[in-house]
Formats: sequence, structure tokens, C-alpha cells
Amino acid sequence: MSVTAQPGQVPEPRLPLSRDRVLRTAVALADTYGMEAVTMRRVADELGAEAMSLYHHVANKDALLDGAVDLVAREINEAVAGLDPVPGWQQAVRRRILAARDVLLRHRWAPRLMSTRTAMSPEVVRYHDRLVGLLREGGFSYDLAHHALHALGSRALGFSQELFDPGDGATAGLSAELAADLPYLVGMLTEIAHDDPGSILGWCDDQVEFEFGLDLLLDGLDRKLRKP
Amino acid sequence: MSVTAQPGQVPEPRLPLSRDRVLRTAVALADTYGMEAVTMRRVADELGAEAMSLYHHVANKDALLDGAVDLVAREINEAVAGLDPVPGWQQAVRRRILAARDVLLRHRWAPRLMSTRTAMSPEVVRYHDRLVGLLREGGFSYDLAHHALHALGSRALGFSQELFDPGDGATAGLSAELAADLPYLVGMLTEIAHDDPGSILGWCDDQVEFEFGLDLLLDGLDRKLRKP
DNA sequence: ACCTGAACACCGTTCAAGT
DNA sequence: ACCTGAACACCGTTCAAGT
Repeated sequence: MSVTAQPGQVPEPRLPLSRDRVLRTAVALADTYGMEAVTMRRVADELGAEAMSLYHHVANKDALLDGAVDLVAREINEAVAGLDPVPGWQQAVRRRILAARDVLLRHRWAPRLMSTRTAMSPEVVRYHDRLVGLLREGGFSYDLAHHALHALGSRALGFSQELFDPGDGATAGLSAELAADLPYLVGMLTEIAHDDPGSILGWCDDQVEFEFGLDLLLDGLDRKLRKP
Repeated sequence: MSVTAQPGQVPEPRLPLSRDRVLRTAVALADTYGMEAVTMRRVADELGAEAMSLYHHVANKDALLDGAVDLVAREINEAVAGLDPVPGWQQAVRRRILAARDVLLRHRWAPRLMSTRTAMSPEVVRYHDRLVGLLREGGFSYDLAHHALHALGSRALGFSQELFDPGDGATAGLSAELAADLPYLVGMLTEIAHDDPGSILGWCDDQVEFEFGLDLLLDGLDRKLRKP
């Protein structure tokens, strides 16, 4: 129903669409309902428009997803830019990466999308440029910095691939039959359950494990830096 | 056209479908044409059947993909089982992971799928059980082995997330304007191009970088093992 | 210029029906 | 039991048409 403006009532003049509004809507939808809710029809609906209208602001769905990733990466760069300087390259890199991680924890769909996108996000590239800058200031050769980026992989941006999410019942799914074939995993689970009772379901603290892996890499890099 | 058997000619009695045939066909399709070719209709077509027939052997598409991942993981476990024993936990783990990687290089679609699947593959779990076994024999506590699995992440199975694939023109895409904002990445690229001319496009040797990161982690773990 | 409706080619999947 | 055709609800996208 199209209505002309009425006196004394909000005319609802519907903001015109724009690339930025489209991308922000996609991000908001993914934040709230997950990636599978991000369809052209749904995004348009949220904006009070038709699916086809989006194509005037975004080349196609791939471009829309690329744009959404770029928006999140910009948020990371802004968070990282606000960080106080810290002495020591290792601490500086560590804090920067954990700050990036904080942003990604607010957009849990983003890591998977980032690793799927084929086009590279300018903001993601920018993030890595600044990270190399931090390493250079810490005394890294470009060659070692390059290896460092590869070694860190997705950890540089604050996430790492979790192969199983023990949260959804890794142990619960272990039938007695299956367990018999998995002596080491069962041993690991039972011992840790004994040391720390009540932690068997969802027993892996993601943050702790992420930092463990990160520190292992940073320590190793520091050693290579000192005696190449 | 349905034909009755004719004398002197192959009757083409079409093998009956089976879960195994369905899964193998899915893997073969993905190997040859990539994941996007794996649709219910296409898999059925390849088997000379209708899409709906697959549902008698596989619960739905998700189950089909889970099964395909499991098939690849089984291939990894078989390859790994054939490895000669090696002294030293670090070398043993290293060789096992690189053997897993060799298998995944034959199924390039599999890593992405493995990290997307929500259900856990029995064969993937089995792989990790044996890996923990190797660590235990090397003197790891269950606690350190647990941290080690998390630290290795997808590297344990032989892959790691590449954020950009420099193969598709990372440097080519750098306009002069953009480059001005990326002093460190440009510096890195130009220096390495100078040291190793002709390697600018696709200059990152995936295998070398994978092993660099892997060794960094294994060295770090060894240090923790010796003085906890 | 920006937006839209109808239509197309493609999904995964349900259901009732065939053998 | 195993397999199938038609149909449904949902995609992304093209196109011609509206303002």
C-alpha cells in the first residue's frame, strides 16, 4: 500500500537504499539469525524493498558477502587502531590479535566467511599490512615476517579452526562401542574429568586454547628472531 | 528407454545403489568438478538414477556430505597406518601430519568441508585418537596433549586456512593508490621479489609455509615437554 | 537514476505411486 | 525393498517495464 504523506503522522519516507545500508543489513541479519538468513530476498525485506533492488547497489550475492566481510574487518581495524602502544613486539602483537578476536566474537559467522571468500577484502589486507609493520618494528626481516603471517594463518585475525566443537556433546556421542576403539581420547577425557570434575561437557575453554596456540607460535618466532 | 536383455550384447544391468556407491560418487564428483557440482540431482545422474533414489541410502544432503568427509578421513587413516615407525615423537608426528596432508591435496575440497561440518566424522576422531597416542608415547601428559591438539588445530590433519590465495593475483590487484596505503606489504613483496626474481606471482610455497608453521608448533611443544 | 513484478533455471525435499 | 515422477518451497538472477 503506497500512502501519500499525512499531516500529524510520520510519513515513513523510507530511506533510499544504499550500498552501505545493504551491507549493514546483511551483517545485522547474520549477527542475529546466522549466515543462512542472509538471502537477497531476506535482506531486501528487512529494508522494505524487493530483492531485485539490491542489485543496483551490489553486483551480486558474492559481492554482498565480500562487502559484509569488509565491514567486519573495518571494525577490527578500528578497534586495533585504538590500542595503546605496548613495549615488546610480542606483547604488542598478542594484544592486537586478541583485540581482533574480540570483534570476531561479536560476529561469529564472519570467520567461516572470511576463509571462504575468494576476493580479498581491502580491510583484511590493511590489517595484515599493519601487522607486518609491528613485526618490522620488532626487528623482523621481511622474510621472517612473511613466514610469520603464514604460520599464524587465521590466528593472525583472531580465530582458528575448531575441528570439533565439544560443546555439542563430543563425549555424549561416544558410545561404549566406539570408545573401545579410542583408548587415547577416552583416557584424555577421563583424566581431565578427574582433575577438573564437572567440566566434561564443553570442557575446552576456547579462549585459553586459542592463547596457548598463539603464545606457542609467538615464542617460537621470538626464538627465531634472536638467533636466526 | 528400458530395454530387455539382448543376446550377444551387454545387458547393462545397472548396479543397485548403495550408500557406499553414493558416497564414492560424491567424492569423485567433488574431486573432478569441485564441491558445487555435488548436488543430489547430479550425484544421482552420475549413477544413472533419480535424485530421490539417493534418499534410500542417505538421510539427506548433510548426511551425504558427512559421509564424503568420512571417506576421505578413512583414506588418511589408511595412509597413516602404512607409515614406518620413526624414533622421536616430533619426527613421528611430523611425518604423520605430512602424510595426511598428501591425501588432502588429492581432495582439495575436503578441508573446507571438514571445517564446516557440524557432525563429527568417526574417522576424523579416530585420527586424533591415534595422534594423541603418538604424543603419549612421546611423554606428553594428557593435559599437554590436549593443548597440543588445540594448538595444531587444522594443521593436525594437514591443512591450514590460507586467508588469501596469492595465486590469483594478490599483487596484480594492488593498484598504485591502494599500495600507497600498504607500505609494509609492498615492502615485503618488493624485497622478496628482489631476492627471488620471478616469484612474485604465486610466490608463496604452500608446502614450505605449512611446514614452517608446523615445525614452529612442534618445537614449542617439545620445549614445554622438556621443562613444563 | 532507481526500483519492481514476472519469469527462469536451479536447489533440497515431501509425497503418493509404481515395481 | 527399492526406485520414481510430479510437485512444493525456496534460491540467485535476467529482463522488460515502470517512475
